[in-house]
Amino acid sequence: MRITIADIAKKANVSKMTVSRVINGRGYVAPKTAEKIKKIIDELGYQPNLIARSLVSKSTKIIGVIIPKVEHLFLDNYIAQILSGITDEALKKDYRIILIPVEYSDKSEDKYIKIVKNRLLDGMILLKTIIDDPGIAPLSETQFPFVLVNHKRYSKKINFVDSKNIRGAELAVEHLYSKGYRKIACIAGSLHETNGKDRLRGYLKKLEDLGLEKRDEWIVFGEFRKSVAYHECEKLFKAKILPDAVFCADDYSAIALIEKIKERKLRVPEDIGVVGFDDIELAEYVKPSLTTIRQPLIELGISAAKILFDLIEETRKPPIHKLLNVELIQREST
Amino acid sequence: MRITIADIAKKANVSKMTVSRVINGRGYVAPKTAEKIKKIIDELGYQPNLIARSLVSKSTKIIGVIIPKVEHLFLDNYIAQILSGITDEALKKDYRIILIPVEYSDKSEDKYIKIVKNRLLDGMILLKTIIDDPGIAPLSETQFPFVLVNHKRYSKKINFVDSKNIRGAELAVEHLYSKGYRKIACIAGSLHETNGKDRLRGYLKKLEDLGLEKRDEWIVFGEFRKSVAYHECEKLFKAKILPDAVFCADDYSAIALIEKIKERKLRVPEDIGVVGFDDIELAEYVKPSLTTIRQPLIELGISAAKILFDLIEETRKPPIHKLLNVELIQREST
DNA sequence: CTGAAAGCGCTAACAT
DNA sequence: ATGTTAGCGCTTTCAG
Repeated sequence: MRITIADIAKKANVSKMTVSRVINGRGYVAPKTAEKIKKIIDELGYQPNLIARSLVSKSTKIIGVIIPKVEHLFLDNYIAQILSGITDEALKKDYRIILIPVEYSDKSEDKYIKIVKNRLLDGMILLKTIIDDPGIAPLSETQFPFVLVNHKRYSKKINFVDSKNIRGAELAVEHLYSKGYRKIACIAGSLHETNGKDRLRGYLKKLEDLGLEKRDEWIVFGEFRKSVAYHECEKLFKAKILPDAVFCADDYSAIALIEKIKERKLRVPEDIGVVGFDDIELAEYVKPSLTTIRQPLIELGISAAKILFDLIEETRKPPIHKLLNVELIQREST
Repeated sequence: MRITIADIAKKANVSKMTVSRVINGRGYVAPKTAEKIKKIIDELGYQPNLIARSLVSKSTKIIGVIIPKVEHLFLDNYIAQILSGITDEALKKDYRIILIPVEYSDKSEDKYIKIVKNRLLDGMILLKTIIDDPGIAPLSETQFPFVLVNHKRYSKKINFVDSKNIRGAELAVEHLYSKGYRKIACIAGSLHETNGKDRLRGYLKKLEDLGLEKRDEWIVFGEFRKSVAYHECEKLFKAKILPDAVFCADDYSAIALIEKIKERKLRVPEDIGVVGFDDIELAEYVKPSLTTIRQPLIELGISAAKILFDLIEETRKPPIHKLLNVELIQREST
């Protein structure tokens, strides 16, 4: 049999309420009775039933991390880093994290609202949401606390933490330029995500600023996926005018590209310079090591969690929009 | 105002019970009433309150993954892979995963029991538990479903999934031997974990079988931590007789060792052969790429989750002890 | 096929 | 300083 507050109360000859007061340290209880009750709690090894407590308190101290329902998600170092930041912060605030995989292709407007209504969460952090996700607007109409990560969306009711993606792409192109490259191609990321779009925009903008040539055949779409990038970057080698450098919207794509370049017996950085984006763990280890735009992924997670907790505890109100700085990490690939 | 089952009932002119029956698809309800109720549910956007449901059903469809309370845990590719396996399987069975960090140094006997009593979980998977963890025995005395991962403990009340660590270590030494190495050292893992102990045992056993020399100065302790291994492996270079190969109980230690070897201007594999253990993502990318004993980490997670779900659904009973095969992956470091 | 009553374990609000 | 009542939203049990 499970020990409940009632068992404690009976044994201590008090009411359940007094026990509850002792457990929560709220309200007045005579030191003596408190002492007695505490002793019995220890003896019986009582632990509060969180479910019962949540049913009345309406709070669970659990936050949900919404992730796309994809196999082997944690093998993506990008996700692992962000999640690491979130858990680190949750630890400090004594919140638990529950992982909620949602179907990427689910186009329903209530996909997130359903989760909210289940009442299991105090708040949620959404990872890798797409631009036209129909679930976000309805969610923002509720009062439920949530934060988007690496997704930029200016709205009075939406909170997000993102990196300066446009700036990052500009930095990358600038760097390639300073290294003497002039024919700069791009493996773009997913245009369904704001960061994918922003990085492409930054690339194009900087080409213009520097008066560099823009060519459609120099832009391919890797969708932030290594296998896609590996396949698509093939097109760059079939261009009428061969690029001498490539800005990749993420490191996995850059790694795929380097593999392809090697297969073609070309050299990095001599024949083709490569810059990535993110600074995942591998970036430092691939050969040649990868010059990349570092975005502070762990910080992104920490920041999102902090904002979420502020929202939950109502110490801050929406909208909270935060952009973190990026920096160029020069390695061997340029 | 939140929509509850009572609202639906009132609007449909039925009792709460009938609504409940429709929602759960249990018991008889006239097709017509069912239809009507379903329609109202849709209209009002009703979603069941999981908390309330759990309070009575005693089941939450949530499993806990117990992890040591360590910063940046997910950056450890070993953890990330196992977790990936667990989530993949949980997805299929429609269970949610909650992360429960526990203090590594907590020596209390009720550290896990407390969590169980909170009634938030249907079962749990424990990662990186130590041999003398005082919390495990008491937990096993309850009927609560749980599985240890990469921890071998034969007991009628304990379930685990582990790799064949002893065999793996033997494979590694055999391989080094076949490559002509004769002075084989070892960076051992944490002896607080069964897999650390087993790998050391396999190493020693195989040295004996092959009639190779054993020297205390050829064994250092890396505790499964790169920074520790990096520091400790220094001792190997101060040995009276220098080893010509090193079996490392984990890949991070092997990577640390390779860094150290390079700093000393020695060559891998010519001067020193190196074998790792785990086959983390990096193993393939470091230079030289790492020969290692691959343990199926994702499978380990999948397997643990499968067993746990069987335990929860009572289709199997403890004890369930499972050992997965390991294999040698030859790369450039030997 | 449907409903009424009771209760899961806890806390808020109001007594005393 | 402590107790009583009521109720969170749901399901189980038993009765019709």
